[in-house]
Amino acid sequence: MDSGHQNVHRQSGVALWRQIADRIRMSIANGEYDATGKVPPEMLLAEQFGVNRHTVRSALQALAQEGIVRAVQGRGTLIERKERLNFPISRRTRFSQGIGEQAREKEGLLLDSARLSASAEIAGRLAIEIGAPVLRLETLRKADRRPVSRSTSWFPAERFAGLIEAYRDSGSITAAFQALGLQDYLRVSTEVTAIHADGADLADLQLSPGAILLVTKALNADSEGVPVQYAVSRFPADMVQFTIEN
Amino acid sequence: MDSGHQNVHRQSGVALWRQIADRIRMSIANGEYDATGKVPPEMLLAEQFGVNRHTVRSALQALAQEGIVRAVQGRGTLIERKERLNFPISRRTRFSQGIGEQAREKEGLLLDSARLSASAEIAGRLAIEIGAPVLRLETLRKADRRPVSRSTSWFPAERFAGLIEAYRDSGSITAAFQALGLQDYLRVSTEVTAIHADGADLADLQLSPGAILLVTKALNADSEGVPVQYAVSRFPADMVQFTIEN
DNA sequence: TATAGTTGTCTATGTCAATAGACATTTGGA
DNA sequence: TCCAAATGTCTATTGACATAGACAACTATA
Repeated sequence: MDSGHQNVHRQSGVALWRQIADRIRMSIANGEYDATGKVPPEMLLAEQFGVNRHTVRSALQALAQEGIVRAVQGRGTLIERKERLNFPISRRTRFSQGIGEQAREKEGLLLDSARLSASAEIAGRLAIEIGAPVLRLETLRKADRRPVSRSTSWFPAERFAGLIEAYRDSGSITAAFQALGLQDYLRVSTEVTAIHADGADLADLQLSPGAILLVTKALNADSEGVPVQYAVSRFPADMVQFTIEN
Repeated sequence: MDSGHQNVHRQSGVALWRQIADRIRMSIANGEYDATGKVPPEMLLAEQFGVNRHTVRSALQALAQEGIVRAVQGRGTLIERKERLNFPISRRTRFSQGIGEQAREKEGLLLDSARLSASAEIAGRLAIEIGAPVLRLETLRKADRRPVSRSTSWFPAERFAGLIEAYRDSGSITAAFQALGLQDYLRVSTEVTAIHADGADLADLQLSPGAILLVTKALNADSEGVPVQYAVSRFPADMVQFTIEN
């Protein structure tokens, strides 16, 4: 650490204002500015990061765009929103339950659905024949009106014929399963990786491009161990964390 | 998807060459080019991503810098390295065991160590008094000579007095614990998040700036449930994935 | 041994990112 | 009411990013 500067990297292909925006967003999520409810003054941040004030302003404007801060002339830059949802991952992982008390309003939107033939990968995950019919659901989950995950799920089509309608009605996989007679299911495995957000996810999750997504690939099975759902979910990395309790 | 273009984002604060480098790196890791052992020609990539050939070249040069590809005039751009290590996270999670057969050589380096007083956070995690003495170890783990994680660990200092030497000798936390009489320990909880790499991590993990890190915060305890280690580890997101088996 | 296919190099141009400085405007408190 | 502190706006300059086109150099193979 030379002269107290925090680390930002030039010529890395990631603009300084974006690096700084990410750092400030993280600091807000970690509660570092809770004492004042404000981000430090632009001049101070510029000094801390070793950049020009205008560069800090670009970063703050990006955060304002996301609705995380609001700049008020004369007063400072106020923190509007500060949340990091925690998702426990366990044998009984369920999305809505996972959010629990962390949000008042929970919502599940069906963006798209299709009935198609299982690719080699999906067939392998669901332990069915390649080409067997599967249902694919594209869903968006929200907590307190803010999008927190974008999922693509596959289900064996024969077993869960009315699933699309059941999900649309309830906004919950668990409820949809129950409506189709599957009372209980268990998480078999969860893979976690991270990527840069792109494409439709950016728009759906209301992120600024370049944001980081946590990606989970999850397999759920019924109590006999027969796979019932394979899901790839993307979460904004600055809004969530996963907890694995053993 | 308009005209088959893959999604890259302009004016996002993340340079196009970096977005493309990340995508190609991921495609290599996913084995998409295994048939040829080569990345597609620059012209084709440029077309796919909807950018100029020079932009693709910048991306490939970054990957060459990382040792992932090697361009050969007249032949193409050959894939040099292609790996994604899988780390199972369970009650018995251990780093060296986790790598298992995925690498021949495993190595644990002690970068730095210190004896200091527990901050509020560390004291809370280890369930000790604030200000109580703790040992902090900065370690770097390698598999087949390539760095795969950078960890900062805290231990109760009184219980594990000779730990620093024991770790330096063995390069393994498990072995160091055993040398100090702790035969067994269990993973209590693991939190997973993701950030942009910065600072010392960049250098230690030999990444190009802007790369994504998966971050785990793990708590280990002895068989009585008394915390023995709290560790914050950073893994290059394009080289690893975590698997939670239930 | 041509030739198609591929990477390497060069020049040129426009846009975005970052710095620099000056000054206006608003707020809250002395 | 005045002043310090903070954000808002403007102009100007430099370097990195991205595009465009042309051509050189190398490789494999028909």
